[in-house]
Amino acid sequence: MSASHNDPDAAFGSGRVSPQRREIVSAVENLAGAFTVEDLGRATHARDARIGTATVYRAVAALEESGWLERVGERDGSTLFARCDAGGHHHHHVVCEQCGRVEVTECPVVIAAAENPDGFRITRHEVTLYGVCPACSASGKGAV
Amino acid sequence: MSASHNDPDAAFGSGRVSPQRREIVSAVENLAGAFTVEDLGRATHARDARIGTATVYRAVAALEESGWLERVGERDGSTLFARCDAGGHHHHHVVCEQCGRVEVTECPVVIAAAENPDGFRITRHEVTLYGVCPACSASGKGAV
DNA sequence: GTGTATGCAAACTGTTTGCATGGAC
DNA sequence: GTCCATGCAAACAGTTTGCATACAC
Repeated sequence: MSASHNDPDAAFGSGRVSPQRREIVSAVENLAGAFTVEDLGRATHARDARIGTATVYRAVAALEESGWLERVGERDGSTLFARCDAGGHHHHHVVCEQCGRVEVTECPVVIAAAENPDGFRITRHEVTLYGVCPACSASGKGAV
Repeated sequence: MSASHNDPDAAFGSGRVSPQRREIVSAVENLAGAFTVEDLGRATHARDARIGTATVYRAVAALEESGWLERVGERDGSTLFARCDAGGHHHHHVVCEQCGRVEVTECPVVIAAAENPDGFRITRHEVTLYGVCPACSASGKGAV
C-alpha cells in the first residue's frame, strides 16, 4: 500500500511528489500545530537547505487544495495553516495561544432566526476559537 | 457643543483634527458599510485630491484606536473596516456579501463545556457572519 | 511656540509569478 | 517523452516609516 494515512505521497492527492514535497509534508507532521509558511520554510530548511520559499508556498497551496492542510486563522500578517483530517464535514478550529496546538471542534455558532440583525439571511460564517490547551494549562503559565 | 455624536471632531477622541481628518470621517459616514483603506482613500480623493495614502492609513489607525472604527473582517488581502458604535460591549458583525452593509449582532457562539475539545480553556473567539441583507434579498439577486 | 498631522517616497512584509532547468511519471 | 515541480529573482499588493514642512492647539 503506497498510500497509507501516513504516506506523505497521499497528501498531494493527484499531484506529483518530489523529494522536496516529501520533506515539506514530513516537516508539517513534526510541527504538530498551527504554523505560518515562514515557520514551515524554516523547519524545512533544517532538513534540506536548498528548498526555496516559492516551493514551500506552492506545496502548501497544493496541500490545501487536496484537503490535507487547512487555513486556521492568522497571526500578525501571515496566514496560519494546520494539518486537518476532518474531511468535508463542517467544523472549526481551536488554537492554543501558548503552544499553537490545533484541534477540531464542532461548530459553536447558533443563530436564532430572531437574532438575525435586521433580517439578514446568514450564508456563512468564519469562526476561530483561541484558548489554552490542557498541557499548557497544567504547566501553570498564565496567558502570554 | 462641539462633540455631538455627529461631530467629526469627536471621532478622534483626544487626537488633533485637521481638515483632512474631517474629510476622512465624512467619507466614512457616506460609505455606510464595510470598506478597505483603499476604498476610503478613493472616496476621500473625490473630495480632496491632495490627501495622501499614508494620511488615510494613519487616520484609520487613530479612528480604530478611539473606537470609532472597527476591523470587521477582510476581503482579498485587505482589512475591512466599518464604523461601529457598539461601544465596549461584546458583539460581532454581519457583513452583507452583496452590498457590504454591516450590522452589529449579538454573540452567536455557544460553547458547552463538554464541547471544549480535549479540555481547551477557551479565552477568546473571532467570529464574522456573512449573509445577504434584506434590501439585497428583496432585489432578488442570488449570491455572487 | 510646541508638538502633532501631512505628504511624498522609500522601505518592508507576505505572497505570487516568469522563466529556464531537472526530474516524476 | 511529456509535463509538472523547482529555484532563483523579480514583481506585487497592502501597509508602514523617515523626514522636512505645515498647521492645530
